[in-house]
Amino acid sequence: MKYDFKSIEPKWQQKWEDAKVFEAKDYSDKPKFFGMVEFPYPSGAGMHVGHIKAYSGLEVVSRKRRMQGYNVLFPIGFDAFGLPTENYAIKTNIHPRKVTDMNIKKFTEQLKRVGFSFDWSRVVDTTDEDYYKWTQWIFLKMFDNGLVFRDKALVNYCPHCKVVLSNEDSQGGKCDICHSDIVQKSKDVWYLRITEYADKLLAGLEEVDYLPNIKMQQVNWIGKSTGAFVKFGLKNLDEQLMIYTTRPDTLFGVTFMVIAPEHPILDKYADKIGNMDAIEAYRAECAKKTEFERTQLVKDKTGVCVDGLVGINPVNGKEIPVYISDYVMMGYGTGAIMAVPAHDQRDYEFAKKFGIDIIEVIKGGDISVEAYAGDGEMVNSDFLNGYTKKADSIDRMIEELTKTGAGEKGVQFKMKDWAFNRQRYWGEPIPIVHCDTCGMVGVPYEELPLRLPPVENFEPGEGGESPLAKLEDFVNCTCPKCGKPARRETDTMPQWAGSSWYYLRYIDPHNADAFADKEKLKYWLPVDWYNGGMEHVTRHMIYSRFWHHFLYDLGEVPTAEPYAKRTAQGLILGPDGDKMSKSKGNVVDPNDVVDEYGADVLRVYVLFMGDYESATPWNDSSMKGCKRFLERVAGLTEMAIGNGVTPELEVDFHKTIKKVSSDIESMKFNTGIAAMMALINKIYEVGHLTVDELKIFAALLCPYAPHLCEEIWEMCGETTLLAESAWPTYDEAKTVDATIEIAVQICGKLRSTITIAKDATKEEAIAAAKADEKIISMLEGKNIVKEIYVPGKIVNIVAK
RNA sequence: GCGGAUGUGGCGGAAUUGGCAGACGCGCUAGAUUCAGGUUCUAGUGGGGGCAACUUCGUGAAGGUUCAAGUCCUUUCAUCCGCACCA
Repeated sequence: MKYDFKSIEPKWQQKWEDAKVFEAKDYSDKPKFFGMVEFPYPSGAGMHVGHIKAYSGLEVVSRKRRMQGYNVLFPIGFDAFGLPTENYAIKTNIHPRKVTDMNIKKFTEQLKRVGFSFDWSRVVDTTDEDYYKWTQWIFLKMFDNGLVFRDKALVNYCPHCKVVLSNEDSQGGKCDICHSDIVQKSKDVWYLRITEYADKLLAGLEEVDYLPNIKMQQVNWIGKSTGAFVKFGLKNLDEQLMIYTTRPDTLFGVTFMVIAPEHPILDKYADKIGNMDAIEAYRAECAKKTEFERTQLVKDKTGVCVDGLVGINPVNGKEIPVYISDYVMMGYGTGAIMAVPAHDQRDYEFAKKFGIDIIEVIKGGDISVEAYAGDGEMVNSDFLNGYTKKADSIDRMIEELTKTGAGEKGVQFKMKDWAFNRQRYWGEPIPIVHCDTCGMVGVPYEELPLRLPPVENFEPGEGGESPLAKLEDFVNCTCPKCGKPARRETDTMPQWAGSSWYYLRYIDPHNADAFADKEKLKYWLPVDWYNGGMEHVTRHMIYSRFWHHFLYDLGEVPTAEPYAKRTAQGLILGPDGDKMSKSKGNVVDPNDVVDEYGADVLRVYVLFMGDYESATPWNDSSMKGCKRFLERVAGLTEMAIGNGVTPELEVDFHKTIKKVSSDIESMKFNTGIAAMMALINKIYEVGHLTVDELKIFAALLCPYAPHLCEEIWEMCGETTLLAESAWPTYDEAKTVDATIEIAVQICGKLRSTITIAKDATKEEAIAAAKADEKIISMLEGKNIVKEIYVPGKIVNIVAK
């Protein structure tokens, strides 16, 4: 058979669609498998080969699962709210709704051309009002449960996008969307109290199967630290300054304190502070710096001593100076620290610069050179003297602090509450009404969805105001509680909102009464296997786990964790080895590849090109090898005669079935394909195979190259769809040849190979080795010291 | 700075977890087919030495453990990715 993908591919795509083979059934006697890939943002640029690789992994797994008799839910949808669409709409004056619909259409066509086995009857679109109704519903539930609050805050503001960004979206002082510099701005910000779930999010990681580096990144992101809160008295003031420390046992080494420039105590006692001018000047200087600059000046410590605030060390009553410095952040701990220069490098540098005493309390380092953060015997520390174990000295100190009431054990997280609003049009409206009498009031549930009003101009206001704020009809409303005139919130939700729960909607996408039916949730949850990019394992996954834990606490979902297993694919780099980007002009369009080589070649290539989890450069000529492979597969149809087993191929088939099956489970797609290539080389060498064997080959390759394999299946006389047929099985006993070739070493060096029975005993193997001519001559005149036989692998004779 | 990972032919990458390094693919070389380009087929392809059977070196570098090391240990270099003054 000639490999004519242009006619084969549309033909089978149509047949699958007609037969609805990929539509998941709610409830079934079969075991369920819920496989999920990260749904795409439908950008105007269309799909990228990176999408194809990201989806092909679980595509293969899902197709294999169906053939193994699972009831498979393998859905797809679109995460369609967001800035690029809105910016495009502003530029072209086409409504974002239209832009989104166009882009979704384009993506859908592209995805269908590749032959992915998605259940197209369950597509979700986060911008659909029947979808975002439930995004708003969950938000309101959080609001009702005290997880939403509003605060004036210095926020990361992108002057280019005119939008407030979360810390997560402004890493390194750059806007995550347009990469311009972030500035600090005071704004009203909506927050979700994700920190309340920090412990649950951490504990939940114990029970899920995520790749170790994914777990680690999440642990790191949550950033739990244990230590103590300690209260320092302030001289001549009826006030205490609370600090957080992970090393309360170094309390005797404290020689100064540092508070963040924004610390409220400065304003509270402004009249008692002698050098308020200098402090204000320093504060102004800090405010000018962006978060990024602040963290860049790692070594150069600056600060001002607060004249009028003197701390009192609770363990020895010593008076200690208080400084302000921007190396202490208001956003972590209490915004104040006790400084132990002998054992903290930052404090050490500060003390050196300002000429402050350095008192050693842990032996082991040389504090004349640098701070010592290691373990050692406690000294100069009263009741702690002589302790050598960190854990013991910390426990002893906490015990003491608790007794005297000066402090207590405490926990801190790096994770901050989630800034949850954007001043943009193309997002879910936040369903809150501001009433002068009642304050913030949630929109009644029965009024959801709160629809995005149609507007002409999507441009944000100059002060970074939402475009919705310009709409009188939208803004002016009545308070749902008291009925008086009120104003609607005009900010919208961040893009992360819609993606935080989309897997739930796949379970019951058309439900008008609930985000999903409880029984269906019980049947399908959790997602058995979730694959996506490494770049989403912290933000998106932590947000979405947070929402899920919340819904679980509410009794709305039956599991605590949404995703049982999570893996991540590596990037596809441009042919030049750089990350693909439009500006570099090294982007490969999957449409071009499908046109020229066909979908099956594309699918095989993205999985064969390298280790699935690593980044690999695109290589056109390497793809030709995959094309050649599929042409050779098509050629098998002319070599297949009769039925049953070809003796020369029997072991190879069993071996290959085993290898391909297990490699799919461990996402080693490249070696699975390599095994099939090796098998086809062997078949061509033998020159023929049976129709039964051809059918096995087609079934094995089907998850990768389904169109071609269906065609072969049909040519073999089958009238059913291969996609619904059984996955091949193998017999372990037949995966090894009766005789095997093993290596013979002398003193660890390869000297010969021999052929022995696969179940040969040690004695037989060694006897065979010693009978080998080369070995005989090599051993002549030597004493054999040791003989080693590793069954099926090697004989090693140690001789002197 | 901290944490994690990676380092193997000209290239992408294999190596059943301590057992014949380089599977499979690309590329390259020679030959066949073809008017020619492309395709396809056959043989070869880690470096050095030899006509050859063979031999020797070889997994970023240097040591070590072992009958045996890409794999384990110690030191070191390089690259990539997270986090980053987190108290």
